[in-house]
Amino acid sequence: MKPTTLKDLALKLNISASTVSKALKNYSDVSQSTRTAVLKLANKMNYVPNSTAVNLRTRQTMTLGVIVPTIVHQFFSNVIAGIIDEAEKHGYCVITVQSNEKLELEKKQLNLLQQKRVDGILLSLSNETYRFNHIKNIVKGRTSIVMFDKISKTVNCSKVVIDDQLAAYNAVDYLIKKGYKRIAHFRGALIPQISIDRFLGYKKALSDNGIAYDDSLVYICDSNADFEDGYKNAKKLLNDHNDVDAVFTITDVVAAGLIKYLNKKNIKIPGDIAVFGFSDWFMSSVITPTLSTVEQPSFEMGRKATEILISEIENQNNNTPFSFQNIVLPTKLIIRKST
Amino acid sequence: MKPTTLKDLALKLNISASTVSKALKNYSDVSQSTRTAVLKLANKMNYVPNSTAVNLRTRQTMTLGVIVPTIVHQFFSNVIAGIIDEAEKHGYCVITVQSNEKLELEKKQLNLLQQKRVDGILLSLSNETYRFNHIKNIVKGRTSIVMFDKISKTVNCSKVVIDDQLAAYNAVDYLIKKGYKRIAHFRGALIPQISIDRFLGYKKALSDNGIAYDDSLVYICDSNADFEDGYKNAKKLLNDHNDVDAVFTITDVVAAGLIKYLNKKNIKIPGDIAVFGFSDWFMSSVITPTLSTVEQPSFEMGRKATEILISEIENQNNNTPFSFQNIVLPTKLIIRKST
DNA sequence: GTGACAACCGAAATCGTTTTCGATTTCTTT
DNA sequence: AAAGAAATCGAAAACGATTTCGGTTGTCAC
Repeated sequence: MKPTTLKDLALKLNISASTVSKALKNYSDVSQSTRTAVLKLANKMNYVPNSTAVNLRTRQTMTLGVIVPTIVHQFFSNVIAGIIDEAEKHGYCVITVQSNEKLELEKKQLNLLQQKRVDGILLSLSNETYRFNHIKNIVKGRTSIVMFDKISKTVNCSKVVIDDQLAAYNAVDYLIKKGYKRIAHFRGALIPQISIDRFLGYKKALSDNGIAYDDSLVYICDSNADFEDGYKNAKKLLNDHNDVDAVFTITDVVAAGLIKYLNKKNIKIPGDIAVFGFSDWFMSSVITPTLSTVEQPSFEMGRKATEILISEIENQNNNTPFSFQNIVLPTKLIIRKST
Repeated sequence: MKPTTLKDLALKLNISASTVSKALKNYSDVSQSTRTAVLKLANKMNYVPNSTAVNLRTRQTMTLGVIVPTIVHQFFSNVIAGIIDEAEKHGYCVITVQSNEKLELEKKQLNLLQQKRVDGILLSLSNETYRFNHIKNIVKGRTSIVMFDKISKTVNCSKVVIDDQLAAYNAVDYLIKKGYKRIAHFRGALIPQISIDRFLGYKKALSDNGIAYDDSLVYICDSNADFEDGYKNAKKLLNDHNDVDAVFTITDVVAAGLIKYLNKKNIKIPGDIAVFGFSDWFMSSVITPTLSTVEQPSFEMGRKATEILISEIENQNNNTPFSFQNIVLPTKLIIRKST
């Protein structure tokens, strides 16, 4: 039992498929009587237009593709929610794929979305991505791309980000002003811009406050900046140094691992060591001690990126000229018990 | 600059589009020389097959649709990750939409997925869904559906769930065996089966242990079972009763709200009141006190549901008969400091 | 009765593939 | 050399919609 087609309706009504189509789409050149007849039968036979045919004919799919490093992640799942929310408002669907932080998979997924003829792509880079030809090729084609969070400055497209360097600077500056002097940093992987920027913000805050930078205080989260990274680096840190009085981490879940270890070792937070996170994950408000962190507008980031993407798609359809946007969303410090 | 098509390749090579197609798909009736020529040119001209055309022709989209009540939710985002993971292994894409716990939106989304001609649908019901014709209609059509977590027993399709009643029973039974006697329940909304089942498990555990059921101890989380629900019901609970020594909540985030309030009021957990959650959200292992809860295999639930869905799709394509499956995934209690 | 005009409808091309089926050429074999 | 087999190819019909463009009515004015 196959789905009803235009032709099925046309046959039953003894009219042509063209007329049925026009009746359904409110064309002016079909009489009221046949229009109602069509509508009635379409409803009765549960007619659902076949998007694959429409897509082929109209060269539009009304769907957007999203590539994120990983979906099981508070930040990205919030971004995705923002994306889907905004997309639906404009009648677009969303296909979500993940790169698992792998460059090769990112390429493959990009190619897949191209095959699917999505009308636009939202992209946050993998940790491994340090060359961008696969992305530039998409831009050269007809497909709009908007990058968010983990972006590359060298790709010519719209971007939505926060000022990672500034946010990190503010966090570390706050720690210093609070009197902490020996501040470690659990940083992210080496390639991603956000991870570099947060590191640079850390470094600049030190230098602006006359504190010497000591690279033995910087630990890399070489997995995916997860709980284990925080836990393991905490162990190393305590092994290497006994004078550290604060740690600034690349993201909250790393801070959680750190806190877990400190609590286990009965090290007082913030008495012995203060902790400052990043991103304001939900758990940060319920962990003990509650975690000071940087509020990062994840949902809004997804929403805004989608808004821009859709406007670019529609401008392109209308041959309206437009220029790429570079949006920097505001962040703010959330001070809790851990500092 | 439009994307390259088969015809473009054919024209340049002075052969027919059919042959190009066959060359690319390793048909046996094309010579080695033309095959390599085609491959080379396709690569050079960056040929990417147009899925919309392929979909129309083959009557398959190689994409699955997912409907969940909400994406920003630890449980569902994990399920979705499991779905995407398994789907990709079989070459399927995933379109995710949300119902926002609304019946009308659920219907609309189902219709949309039908338009998109997804090959199959994974569905978890909204809180409002108490009639199922919109789903039964899909089943009547050609589209396979697998339901998970929030299911309806009356729809004839495969399902993947946990035994909510048993899991709740075990949790409450554990509390009672630990010596708690006056146990409250923060339950979910009235309609969803999982919420009913967890409530019934709670009730049965009481009765099996000779404890009278008192419906003034049951509080409903009438928003979406979130942090606020837990916080507000905690306030009510302490107002209404002064002899409650334990609370079993529908889900961890509700427990978190409860714990927040109890901590604020300096009520000892578990000394004065013990708390038992459900689902093992990440924060439950870092909240103070750490939260006892029920481990629920979210990722695996998504993975398994997808595995079944895809096998049904493929069986249907081959006209292989198959029967609906009813999978019940195991759960287990995780005992932490809150009990 | 003729011309103009509106109102309504359908034929046909098109979107880019897939796949069947026949046609042509080349190769074996006796 | 003739016949049969094998190797290669292309024409054409789908898939289900959209949209242009022309055709057929019918009405009205003169």
